[in-house]
Amino acid sequence: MATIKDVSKFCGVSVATVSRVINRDANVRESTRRKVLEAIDELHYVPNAIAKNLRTDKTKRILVLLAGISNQFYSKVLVGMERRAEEDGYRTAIAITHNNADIERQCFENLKMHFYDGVVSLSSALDSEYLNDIYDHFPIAFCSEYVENTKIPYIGVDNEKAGYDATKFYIDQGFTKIAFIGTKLKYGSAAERELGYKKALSDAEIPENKDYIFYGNYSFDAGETAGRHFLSLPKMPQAIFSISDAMAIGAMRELIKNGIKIGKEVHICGFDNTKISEVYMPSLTTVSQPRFEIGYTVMDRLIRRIETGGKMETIKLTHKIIVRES
Amino acid sequence: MATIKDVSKFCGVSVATVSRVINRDANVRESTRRKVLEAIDELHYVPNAIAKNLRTDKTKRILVLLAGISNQFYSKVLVGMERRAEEDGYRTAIAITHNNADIERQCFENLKMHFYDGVVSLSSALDSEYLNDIYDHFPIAFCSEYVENTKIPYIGVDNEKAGYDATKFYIDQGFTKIAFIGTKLKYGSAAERELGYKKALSDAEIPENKDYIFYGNYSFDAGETAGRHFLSLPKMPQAIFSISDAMAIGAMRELIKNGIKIGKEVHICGFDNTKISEVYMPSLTTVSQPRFEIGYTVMDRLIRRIETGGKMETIKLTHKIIVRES
DNA sequence: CTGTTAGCGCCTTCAT
DNA sequence: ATGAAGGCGCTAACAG
Repeated sequence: MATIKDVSKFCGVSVATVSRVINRDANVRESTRRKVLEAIDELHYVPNAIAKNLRTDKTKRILVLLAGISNQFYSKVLVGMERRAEEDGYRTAIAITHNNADIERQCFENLKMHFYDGVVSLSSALDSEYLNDIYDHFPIAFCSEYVENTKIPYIGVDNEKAGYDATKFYIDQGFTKIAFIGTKLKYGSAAERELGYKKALSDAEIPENKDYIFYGNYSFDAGETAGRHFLSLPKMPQAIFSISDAMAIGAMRELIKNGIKIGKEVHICGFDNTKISEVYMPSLTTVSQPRFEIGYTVMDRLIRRIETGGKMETIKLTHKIIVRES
Repeated sequence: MATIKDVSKFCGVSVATVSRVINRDANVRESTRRKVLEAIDELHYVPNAIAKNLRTDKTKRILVLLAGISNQFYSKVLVGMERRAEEDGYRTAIAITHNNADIERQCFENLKMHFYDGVVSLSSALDSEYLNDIYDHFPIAFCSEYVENTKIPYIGVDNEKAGYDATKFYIDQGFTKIAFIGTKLKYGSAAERELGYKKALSDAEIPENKDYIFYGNYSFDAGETAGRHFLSLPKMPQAIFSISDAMAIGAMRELIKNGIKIGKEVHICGFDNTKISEVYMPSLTTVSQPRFEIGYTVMDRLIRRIETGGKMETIKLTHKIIVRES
């Protein structure tokens, strides 16, 4: 591997000069600049970024934490992040955490070790104490998921309001038997959506019915189980609000199998507006988040903090309900 | 930020000793080891990985290139890669290339700049000359997709055989009107699957029919267009083999909408065994690749090359057809 | 068992 | 416009 020294020797200038042409410093005579460029080409020289990072203590890299890659939802959020990152010459890398605390911690340790300039997390298996400590010293932000009791800013939708709106959507159609599919987590986006669901019911003076609440793990399979549960009830719900498209579709499939007419006998609303919600038959009504904007915004705030140390704050963007066949 | 020097001063030992305890060198007295550990804790010291990398010229990081995140197929391949990487203390990071040559090139430049020890690409927008040049000097491998005229090893299934088998599967059922949905690319996995399709037909002495071949871009929407195309034909195909589940499902949806009975009047086979192929109604027959094994194997070979400079070779793993309702 | 020292490759004053 | 030299934080001989 050729180094800056090799280049400098090759064309008889100092390493400082080579460094100048690499970094586009104006103070280089055109003729020597050309000479250096030729040498670089000749020797196939590529600057060693690690060395540069060490010297400048900057990597221009942001690590994005994703629980898993199979969640369709992330794709456009990422595009938003990349677009913003690019504007200031940053590059993003993604780490898959599988929602595993150890892996997440390793990623944050990578940040501490100066491997990245900042991290955006869409995954949250870590405790608030650990995270708060990091936040004091490093640029980090949460996106569309967050951890309770944390001062770390979060960019996403107002999940409680989204849950409220989805439920209200069915209440306004005159339904009173409205079911909910969520998770048993006590905090986070799922819990907030549940809060919204309950608030909408209570605002409409509809009593909560334990039988109409089912907890799963976001997956299609959990949705199927939910579907079976609702089928077993003496009175089926008229409408179901699920905090994920996958669970909504799982439930829907189970109901269809049992002869229930979706969109007539039972209405279903999912969450995230994933591709499958659009192409499934019947297509799924769902809550849509402004994915690109979420990604762009979180990256914008993060980069600002990196570059100018600016303060960050939680921002809640607006969702909307996409009404489809279900 | 505390450095190794701070720690060494703090507890009155040399930086070498601190380095030893960090790197678990046995030659440290237990008492001093403990003293150093305490100092590290006290000072919140985290070793600067960049400095270490510069010194050792190793990062223990592998970059994985993905065209996009929304392809369900990648998920398990990644798990396989991670499992193998972990065995030797490597970590993976993912870059989304959007099949954009510029972005891909940047990723390989990152490799040249010593940001990573190696790269595995599942995306292939670059020309063979550029790639061959890199391959001579750096550890890189292709996985489930590849570039023509390249000496870079590839780990995946035998796509031609897979195409052959899927087609033969329908021929064996007595069908002669078998359609194909592919891409217009002249090389790569899609082209090989097409080759297999054609070979199976010719082996069975079934003449090719241009009307039964449709080219799309892997997407659900392209599948819908394909479906419309087949519907417009005087004689509908009896079976359809698509090189992606998404296109298969798009076509299927269009046919169902027009009253065609899938699995009776028309049979459809996709590719990749994605989750949606399993949960769609009707469920989709598809070609399944050994995803975990593909990921594990490619990472295994890559790490071997990194660590011992061993030679790498193309490996073709075996697929299978998952028969479902369609 | 521990300390000293010489770089890894680069950028950045400070001279000239 | 260019060069010399110091140092970023760490590891790895080499001494002792």
